[in-house]
Amino acid sequence: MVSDHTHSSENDDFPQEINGLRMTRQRKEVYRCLMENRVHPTAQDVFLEVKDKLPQISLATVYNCLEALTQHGIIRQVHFDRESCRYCPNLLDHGHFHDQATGKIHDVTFKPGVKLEDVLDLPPGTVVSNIELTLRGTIAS
Amino acid sequence: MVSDHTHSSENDDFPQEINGLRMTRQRKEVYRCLMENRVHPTAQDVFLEVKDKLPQISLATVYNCLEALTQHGIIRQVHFDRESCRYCPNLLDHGHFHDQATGKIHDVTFKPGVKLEDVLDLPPGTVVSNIELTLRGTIAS
DNA sequence: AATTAAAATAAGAATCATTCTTGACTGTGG
DNA sequence: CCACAGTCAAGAATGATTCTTATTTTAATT
Repeated sequence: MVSDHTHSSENDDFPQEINGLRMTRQRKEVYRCLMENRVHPTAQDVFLEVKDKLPQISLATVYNCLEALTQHGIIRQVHFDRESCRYCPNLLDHGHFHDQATGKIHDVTFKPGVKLEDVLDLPPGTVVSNIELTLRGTIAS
Repeated sequence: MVSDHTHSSENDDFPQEINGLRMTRQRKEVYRCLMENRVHPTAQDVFLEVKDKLPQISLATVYNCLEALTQHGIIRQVHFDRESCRYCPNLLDHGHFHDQATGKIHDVTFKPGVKLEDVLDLPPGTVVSNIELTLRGTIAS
């Protein structure tokens, strides 16, 4: 019962535009995938999931969407070594913990009141525009 | 064709073995490159520099050496997004700041007494085996 | 509704860092 | 001397990502 795709009538929870980026069908589905699952998927993961809704979508388009969303500050990339990029819709200051036992990635926040830059020895005048913090390990039961 | 392993006479500041890894000519030169320059070079960078000393060396061998040194805890990889891996012989706890104006990468240490895990909200039982902290920005003059 | 220009897309080719494969070489020990 | 294990050089293969091109969609306008 998935109906016509010509008009925007089908359950449009999304605005037409976010941060100046026009939200096309493809971009909406890609963004929805990130928001609903929160599993830090790779482009490939997103591609496979979004294909259920948009069977003709191409991997390149998924990359384009992810890039566009990233450029407009709607999502962020997450990197673990040189593995495939992962994507995260959580825009708050946080890092990522990769549980090597389960393979899952968890958001890691700072303790209240802590600003990462406050605990670092940065040369005077340093202006930090971007921080990426990644941890690996396990969680003892 | 690859010449002497046999005569250890040429300025051998290096032990024959580090952390159980036999230090061949190639591995010595790769390691020396990292230790002497401290510029966080990529494999390609190392390759170009080491070729002066060992004209026969191949890029694959440089990768092999860097991998072997990394596996034996002698050096560490440094990642910026999905750019080429960089390598760092500084084994102390530290992060890396990429100055976007100069392109240079600087080691960043924590303020005295600060342990990164102390400022993070980690689930109980979390055992962190590896941390990577990367910053980007500029240094105002 | 038709027209048009700009933006977005699909498909597949190209790129580039890295890894893999293969055959040759080195050093060691029997 | 001979076989073995480790290392190496060279180039092929891989895989994530980007690029290219032609097509389609969109928004604005008539």
